[in-house]
Amino acid sequence: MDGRIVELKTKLEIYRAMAGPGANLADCPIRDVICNISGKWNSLLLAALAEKPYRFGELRRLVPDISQRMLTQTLRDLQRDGYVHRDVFPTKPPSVEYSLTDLGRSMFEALRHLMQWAERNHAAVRDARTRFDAAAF
Amino acid sequence: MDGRIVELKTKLEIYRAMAGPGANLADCPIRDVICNISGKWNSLLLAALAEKPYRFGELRRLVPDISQRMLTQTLRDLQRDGYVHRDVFPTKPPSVEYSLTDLGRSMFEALRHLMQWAERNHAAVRDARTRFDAAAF
DNA sequence: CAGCATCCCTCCGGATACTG
DNA sequence: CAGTATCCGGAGGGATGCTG
Repeated sequence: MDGRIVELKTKLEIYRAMAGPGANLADCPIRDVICNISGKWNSLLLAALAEKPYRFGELRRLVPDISQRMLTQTLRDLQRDGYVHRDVFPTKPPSVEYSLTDLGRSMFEALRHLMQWAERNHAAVRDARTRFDAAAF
Repeated sequence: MDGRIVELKTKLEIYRAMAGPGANLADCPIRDVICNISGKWNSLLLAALAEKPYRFGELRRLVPDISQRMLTQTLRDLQRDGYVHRDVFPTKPPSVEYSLTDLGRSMFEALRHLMQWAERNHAAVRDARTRFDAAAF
C-alpha cells in the first residue's frame, strides 16, 4: 500500500502555503509530533515540568487522578521523543527526577500558544458545541 | 515576570481547582480543546480548510487515504466545536462546502506555531526516538 | 455527490497486584 | 520510592454496502 507516499504528497501540497516553497518534508511531521503531545496527560505534565523539575512521586501528588501506569507511560513517551530528561540518583531509596530538555522547552514554547488560546476561548467552543447539539433536534 | 510562569501556574491552578472530590477532568479547558484538534486527521483537514474552502469530494481527493467515515466524522467534530462552517447548496446533485469560521481561523493561528515547530524539529524528535530505542538494547 | 449504517478490531487507559 | 505486569471495558477508527 502506497498510502504513505500519497499522504506525503498531499501533506506537501497542503502545507506549501504556510511552510514555504523550500519545505522539504521527509515525513508527515505534524501528526507524528502532535500525536505524541496530545495524549490525555501529556500537556498537563509538560506544563508541570516547564515550571520546574519534579520527581516521580511529586508528579503523582501534583496530578492525583493520573494512574501510576499512565504517569510512567506518558513520561517515557515524552522522554523518548526527547522532550524530557530522566535523572536517576542511586540513593537509597532511589529517586528519579524529570526535567524538560532544550528541545522540550522549545516545543512547549510553541504549545503554549495553543494552550493560551484554549483557556481564552474555551467558553466560545463550549457555546458552539451546545448550540450544535441543540440544533440537532 | 514574562508572563510565561504566570501562564503555567494558571494551568496548574486550573487543574488543582478542579482536582477536588467528584471533579470531572473533562472540564479542563486545555484538554477539552486540544483533544478535539489532535485526532488523526483533524490538523490535516484544518490545514486544508485554512488554505481555502473545499467541498466534500474535494477533501476526499485531497486526502486520499482518509476513509469516508472518518472524513464525515472529523468534519462534524470540527463543525460542532465551531471551527468549521458547513454550507449546503440544494443543487442537483447537492454540493456541500466546508470553510473555516472566524473562531477556526483564530484557533488555527495558534495551532500553526505548533505545526511549524513540528516541521522544523521533526528530525530532532526522530533522532531522539531512535537513540532512545537503541539505548533500550 | 454527500453522506448514513453496520461490522469488526485495535489500542488507549483505568484498576489492581507485585518488585528492587 | 519508583517503578512492572496483567486483565479488561470502551472509544477510535478502517472496510464495506446502501440512500436521497
